[in-house]
Amino acid sequence: MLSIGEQIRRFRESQGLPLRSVASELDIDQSVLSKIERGERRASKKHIIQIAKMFCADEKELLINYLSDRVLYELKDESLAEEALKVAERKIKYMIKKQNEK
Amino acid sequence: MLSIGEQIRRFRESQGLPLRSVASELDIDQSVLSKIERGERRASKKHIIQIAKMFCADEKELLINYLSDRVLYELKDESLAEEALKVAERKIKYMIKKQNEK
DNA sequence: TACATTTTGGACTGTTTTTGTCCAAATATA
DNA sequence: TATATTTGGACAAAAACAGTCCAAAATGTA
Repeated sequence: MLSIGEQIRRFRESQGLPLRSVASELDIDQSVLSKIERGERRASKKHIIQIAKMFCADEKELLINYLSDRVLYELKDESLAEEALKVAERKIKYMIKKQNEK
Repeated sequence: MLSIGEQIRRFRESQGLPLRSVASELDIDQSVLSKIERGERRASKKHIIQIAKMFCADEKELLINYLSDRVLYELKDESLAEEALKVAERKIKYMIKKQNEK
């Protein structure tokens, strides 16, 4: 159960790469990547896709991890977060169902 | 399965109130409330709490509806939205569990 | 220890998003 | 028709975001 940042850090360290080199491939400053890895800043979708390529990781899985972190960030101070997620799931299933019926 | 905006509109119309009067209580322009009701703009948490009071509605239920809409907005263009929500739920349950263990 | 490398923190900047005002056009109602 | 209400869009201020840059702190190594 890793955050997207932790996952990125594991990828990078498993190859023994410094922030500098990965950040340069992503075309951002190393300090920003450092912050992304520690959850202090958010990655962009484009970055996630590039990272998946760089480390031959499952892009879809990474994107899901990334998106779920964004959702949790949205709910971070909310005591009703869990209930809100359940309702969001019901709503999205309903939307998709309605979509398919057309 | 109403969006928070639709729910607000129902409350308002059930009392036969014009946008103007509700908006004024919320201290926003009527055009903004019109947009909130149609999902073109987001309400703030403070507004939701005020609305619950104004219409004697269940504040918690309203907040859950409001938060779930925010989450869906975050995921609106994402094909992996449903999967991301599932993972977000797993993560939050895990976080809450860890919290309780301390 | 000393030196080099890597990582982190913070000040700063430009851009985008959000949140609101204001007013006129469109719509609905008496 | 006149009056109310609702909607759309231009605009502006404020907040959030995404990045640069550089120095301090931490880590690794001779």
